[in-house]
Amino acid sequence: MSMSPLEELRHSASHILATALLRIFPDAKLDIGPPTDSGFYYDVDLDHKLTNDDLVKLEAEMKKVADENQPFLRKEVSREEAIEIIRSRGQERYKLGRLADIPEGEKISFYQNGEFMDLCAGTHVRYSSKLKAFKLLSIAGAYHRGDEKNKQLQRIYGTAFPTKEELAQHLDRLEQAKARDHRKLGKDLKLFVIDEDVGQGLILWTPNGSIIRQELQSFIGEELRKQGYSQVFTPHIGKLELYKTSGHFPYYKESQFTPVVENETLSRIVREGCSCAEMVARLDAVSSKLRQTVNDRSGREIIPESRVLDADKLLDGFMLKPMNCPHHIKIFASQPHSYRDLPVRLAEFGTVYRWEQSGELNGMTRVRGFTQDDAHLFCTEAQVAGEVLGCLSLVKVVLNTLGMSDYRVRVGLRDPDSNKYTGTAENWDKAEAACREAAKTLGVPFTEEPGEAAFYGPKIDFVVKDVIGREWQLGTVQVDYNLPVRFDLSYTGADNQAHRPVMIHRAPFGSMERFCGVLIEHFGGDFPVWLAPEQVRLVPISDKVLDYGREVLNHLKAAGVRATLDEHSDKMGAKIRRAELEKIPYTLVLGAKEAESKAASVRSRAKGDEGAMPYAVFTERVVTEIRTRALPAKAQPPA
RNA sequence: GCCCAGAUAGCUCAGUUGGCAGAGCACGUCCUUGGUAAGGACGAGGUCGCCGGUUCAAAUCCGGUUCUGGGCUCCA
Repeated sequence: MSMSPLEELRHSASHILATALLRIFPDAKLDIGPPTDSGFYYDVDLDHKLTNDDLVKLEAEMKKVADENQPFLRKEVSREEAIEIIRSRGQERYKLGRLADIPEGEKISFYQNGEFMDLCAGTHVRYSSKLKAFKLLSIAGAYHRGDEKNKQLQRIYGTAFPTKEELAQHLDRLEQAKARDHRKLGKDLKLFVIDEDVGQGLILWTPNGSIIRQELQSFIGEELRKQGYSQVFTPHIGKLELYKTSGHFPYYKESQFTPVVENETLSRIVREGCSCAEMVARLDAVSSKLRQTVNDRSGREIIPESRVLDADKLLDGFMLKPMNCPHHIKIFASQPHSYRDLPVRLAEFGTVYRWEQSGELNGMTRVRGFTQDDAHLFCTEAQVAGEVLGCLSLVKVVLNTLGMSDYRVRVGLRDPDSNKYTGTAENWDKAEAACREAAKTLGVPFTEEPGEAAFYGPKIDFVVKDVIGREWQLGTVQVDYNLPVRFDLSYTGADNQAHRPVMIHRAPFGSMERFCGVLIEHFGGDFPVWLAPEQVRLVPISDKVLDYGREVLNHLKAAGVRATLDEHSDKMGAKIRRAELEKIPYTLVLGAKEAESKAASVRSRAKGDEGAMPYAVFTERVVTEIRTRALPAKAQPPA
């Protein structure tokens, strides 16, 4: 096993952490301690609950271990000897299992530094004194082997660098990242709020944030018109049976809001003495007719006999929609279609609701209610490749317009060992091939990842990282041979026969919430002028030029520019400072000189003081910048 | 959902061994009318997340709960 020098250093740091840990807590049971992208961790089973004070103590002890200048010694042993070493050190609880993971025939090695010895493939630095710059960062819970059925261990995170300077830089970067965090900027710039009385994971878009969202929606709307989409609107709820037909319920039941059962039915079954368990079973069940229909169409036993209940026992309710597709499918199915009509492209900013686990919620990037810039394309099989390409180019237009180039593309394929997918193997192969081919045309590197497909088809995802390195899926294009079958969709072909259309699901932003969250961090709050909630701030130097200020304000407003006049009685410097903190792209300073010549002194976010120009000229410039959706100029480095 | 840590004014935060609730910024009024990142004075603003317990007395101690943060698990 080869490691980069940095990984080697961090891996050694985790051994030194374990050494220190066992000195302070001799009864700790160790699991594993690998390096990570930005540091290292060690998982440990310990009755004592580690606190931040313990981190300080551990760090001090690690320093001692490093100063002892212990050599790291490799020792290769037989499996029997390995078991003996682990036993003699009282570490059999996890280490024997880790030993068992090593395939027969592969070398088994331990590394020893000082009194500590750990089962480890290596490699390591030669002496513990190499460890000069490290810091323990946090304590977290982590399930043994990442399985929530296993015991939760305590994970100690830390980081290490070759030099103190690099460590300091890293910690400084973490600090700077915090300043760009969309949750902080969202509060500072008044873009959105989450109110605990409304509910966790439910975004309230404030006026400023709503402007950004509205601009993004108009932008995408323009592109959709160019590409021949039709706009539709559908409600936020739909009957449970709809999702039983689509297969979303009860398959994804645990990540959906509980169905809404209307009052009279609820009172009736309560009077009948229906238990909760029975009610759940009755909600989950299907009629024999639905079962037969779905199974017949799929040509497979998708719904088992055991889910069938007598019609009078069935309960229907309404679901908050977890996806928009069934609604769009019903619009498509409401009319007969000829091959000449295809592709039909139905687009909607559709709001969906998913019951995400509470611990997973995160600002705007992981929420329980969100609006997808969704569309469903119904096309012939021959059109699939071309339509997928069209969707991908749309995603690229979006990302290019916003200057987002730091993303990766993931082609999500089915996991051959799982049975969670619906549809035939043949269709899956075709869909996966189409996605793979389309991805190749993108001109950016992509990875194929088995197990990342949706349950109804493969997909191409655009994944970006947030300021602290967490990955988020934004734009997505998904090919679906399955739902057209489930809903028995058809069109009439040139041969006058009924044919099955193929569906493509796509969302260039993904969701407005997540996209805006990532966008806030991407721009660090310094939005391009077309997105900025306030585009121009007018700063009159004194009350004497307020009337002139109003004249300029009206001119800008008439040109469609979002501008305000700062009428506070503060000094000009204070007004400028306020505008800077609010990250407004342009500030116009207006004094007696400007009033005389119908001018404005322009101060831009990027360049600072640009001097005076006629306000009509400035207005023209801003309007052009807005219309062309120009990206912000890079701020000039301090002279 | 699980582990750990938090929650005090609109924001950022201080608050000692349990003893009258604090600062800066923001906000309001007044003075000031100015030339590119903070002019001054005064004022208003709080059920210390919520519920319960211990106590003569709780922001402070204990239990529960809600929400937030960092992870883990999950993410159609």
